[in-house]
Amino acid sequence: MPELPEVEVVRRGLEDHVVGRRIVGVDVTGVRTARRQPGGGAEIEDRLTNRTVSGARRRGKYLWLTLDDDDAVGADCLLVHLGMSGQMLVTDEGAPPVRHMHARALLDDGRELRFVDQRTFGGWTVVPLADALDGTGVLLPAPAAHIAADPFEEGFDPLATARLIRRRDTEIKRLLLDQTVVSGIGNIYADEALWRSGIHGRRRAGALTLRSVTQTLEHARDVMSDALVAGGTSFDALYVNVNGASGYFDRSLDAYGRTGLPCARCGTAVVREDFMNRGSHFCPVCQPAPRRSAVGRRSVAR
DNA sequence: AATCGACCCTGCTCGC
DNA sequence: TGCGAGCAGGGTCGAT
Repeated sequence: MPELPEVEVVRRGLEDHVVGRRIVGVDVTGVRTARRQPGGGAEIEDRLTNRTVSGARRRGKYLWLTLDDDDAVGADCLLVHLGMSGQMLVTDEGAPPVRHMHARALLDDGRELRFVDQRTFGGWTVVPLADALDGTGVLLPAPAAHIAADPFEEGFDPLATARLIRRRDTEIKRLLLDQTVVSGIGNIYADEALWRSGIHGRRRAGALTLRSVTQTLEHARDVMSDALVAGGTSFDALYVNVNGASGYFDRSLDAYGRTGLPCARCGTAVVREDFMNRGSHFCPVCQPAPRRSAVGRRSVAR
């Protein structure tokens, strides 16, 4: 479920409610949640217990908590990826257990940080911090060191990223979703950025102008920024809830999920097409398909 | 080396 | 009402 704006909402919630707290107990029950940890859930429990959360950081869709003021290369952090359905919830002491809860950390103020994840694509790992491979000088959890800067970062350069994209030999949408090219963009905001740009996601990157690719990246940044503004308003003081994402920004979407509905620019029905085991939503008039591209099923009704 | 499809999960909605 | 098909905002991995 979460793309960059949703993850940022979660990060802010953690910053407000978890940073500064000491972890007094940890219980990791989800095997899949801990699948990236060589020692499994037990290792996560060991390495988190009695640590103090010193910061809540994010790059793209990757989220991590720094521990014990050790914000340096080699220091442990708790890397969290929400996957498709992960939630980081902060509950009061004694809150009832919920379905799909796979991990929780008891905090020294009596509250509980919970990881709830229906589809179990998300996970927790305790890993060392490392230098980002892109040379930005940013510290990242080692397994995420290969991730590119996201469009909200100071060091993000739309023009340089566009140049990189144009050198690649594949479809533009694939590259927008490639976290090593630009991070944070998922299926929704890729579709939205392409709609704003008037570009079909299956156009080959090399066939696009530098200007149009640069603008697409700027559109991606803008649409995620709009979503973040909307998401901030629905943020509850106590609960760090990713689910809010579906409720607030839906109304502002121009392409994603609008199969069969009129394009806001020209009125043509938005089309959904299979793409990378998912769906792409686009206006067939504003975003003309590349030639020889009759691959993939189309549907007008949802 | 780069590209691309298959795969990993659970649950909900929709049409028959 | 029951049931299967289709769909869901993530990343990783192996084959080519």
